[in-house]
Amino acid sequence: MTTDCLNCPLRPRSVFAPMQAQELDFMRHFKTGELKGDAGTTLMLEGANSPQLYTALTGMGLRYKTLKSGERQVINFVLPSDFIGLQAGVMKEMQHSVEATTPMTLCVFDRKNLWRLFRDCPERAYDLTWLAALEEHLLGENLAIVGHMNGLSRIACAFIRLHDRCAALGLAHDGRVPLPYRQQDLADALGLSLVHTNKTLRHLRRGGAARWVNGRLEVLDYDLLCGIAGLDPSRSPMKRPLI
Amino acid sequence: MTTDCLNCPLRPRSVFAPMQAQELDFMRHFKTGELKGDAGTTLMLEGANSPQLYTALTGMGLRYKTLKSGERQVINFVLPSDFIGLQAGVMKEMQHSVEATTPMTLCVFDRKNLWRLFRDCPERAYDLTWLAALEEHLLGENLAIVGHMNGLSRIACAFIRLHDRCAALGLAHDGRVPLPYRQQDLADALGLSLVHTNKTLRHLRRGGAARWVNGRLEVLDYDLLCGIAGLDPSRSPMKRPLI
DNA sequence: TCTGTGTTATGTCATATGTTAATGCATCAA
DNA sequence: TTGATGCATTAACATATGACATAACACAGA
Repeated sequence: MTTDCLNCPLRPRSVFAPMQAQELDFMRHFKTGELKGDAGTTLMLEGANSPQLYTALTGMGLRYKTLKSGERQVINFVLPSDFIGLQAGVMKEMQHSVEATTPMTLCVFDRKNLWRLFRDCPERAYDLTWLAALEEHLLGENLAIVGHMNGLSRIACAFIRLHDRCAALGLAHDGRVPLPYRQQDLADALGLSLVHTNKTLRHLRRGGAARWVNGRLEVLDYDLLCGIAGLDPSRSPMKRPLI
Repeated sequence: MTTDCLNCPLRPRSVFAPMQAQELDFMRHFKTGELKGDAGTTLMLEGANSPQLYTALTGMGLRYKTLKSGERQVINFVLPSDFIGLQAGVMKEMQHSVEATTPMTLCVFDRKNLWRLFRDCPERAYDLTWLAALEEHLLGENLAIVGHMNGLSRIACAFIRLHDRCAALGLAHDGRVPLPYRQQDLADALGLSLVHTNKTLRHLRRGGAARWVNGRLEVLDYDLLCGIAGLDPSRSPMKRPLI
């Protein structure tokens, strides 16, 4: 029923740093099970201290903070291979919530084994820190995007980055990738209003750069979109560990 | 000449998790020296792979990214106790630059000893991951601030958080803390134009909330400022490790 | 003393974006 | 069928913020 780490559908992909058979064996024991969550399920709650940590195996979700004003800041989109709950693992509690937007399958790890991992398997501890540093990097990019770009560029940027993440996972076909979110989610991620997001999406559509309908994003002109986003079309994704 | 970890001026402060004598001894060996940098020195360069990692001991600086457009996104302000160069440590290269804005003293660690730290001292490896998670948390907050608040609230928020960080380090006296940055730095951190930042500072000054002159911030009415910032005046700082 | 440079300060005007409201269009359940 | 709900779409209007221009001030160097 549950996926064996030896047959992990993600690990063979070239974005992930390879693992020795012996290391894989350790992961098999670290993984305590698998969890399936419906769309809409809250996987982690801000302020809570989840006893379990996850790696997304299939499906998509999003991380978000709820602000005093009741508004919502989407921190990032959660895709397969993303590690969920590191903050709950090392600090007392989560600083953001995580929610599934499609049905999701998650590899489950026990929080109480985390310390054992640091003690017995420094390679994996190193990988965890790597992932934390990677997350910090991505958030820094998000900050720069929200802080310094206009609405059009922000959306173009988000589209390119989501497309590339999906492509690295083998989810892209002819520039089409699944994007099962609402316009409100994108707006909350980029610090735009829903209405302005909608108008800007129309702009991108009419300009022939990208169209996003029915939960599916079509990148019609990658180079054009990169131009709008201020990104280099030829930059390559960074190899990273998979826990 | 160089500060012995046993006499670290920062560690006794209550924000930092205490360390056993034996652990301190390990830190003494991990620290390879001390570095003094003038104001304006670039400590880490985006894209570079620094052979050394630092912990800020005295002085202040800032982390920033340089964007394609030539603009600058200030990621965070660097204060004593901040760890510098984690990304260079675990990933190939830094994703942002770090610059001193005052003369700074830094504790120096060798990057090539980082792996030994993970292997021989899992407690410290754990702490490093903690710091990475903390940084991720702070960046998430920054993102929410820049994404969802107006100029006035952003600046109030930044002031409160800087004040509280300084207070935890014992640098605050009667609501006055050192803030040796330019208005342009704050503007670049909050995604505002220099002109608008300046006008908003005047607004805060005239409103009796805070004044920032000559590199010194005076919080005149903490509760008022918290109100503008949408922060709870009674929240307490999180205890954290010091590397 | 003068001149240049960097920073803070202020006013005027333009505009990107937010706010509010209304409509259409699916889907779902009674 | 009907009504309710959630989401995308569009228009009309309001405003926070940016862009530009200019001045004042401090400081360093010749």
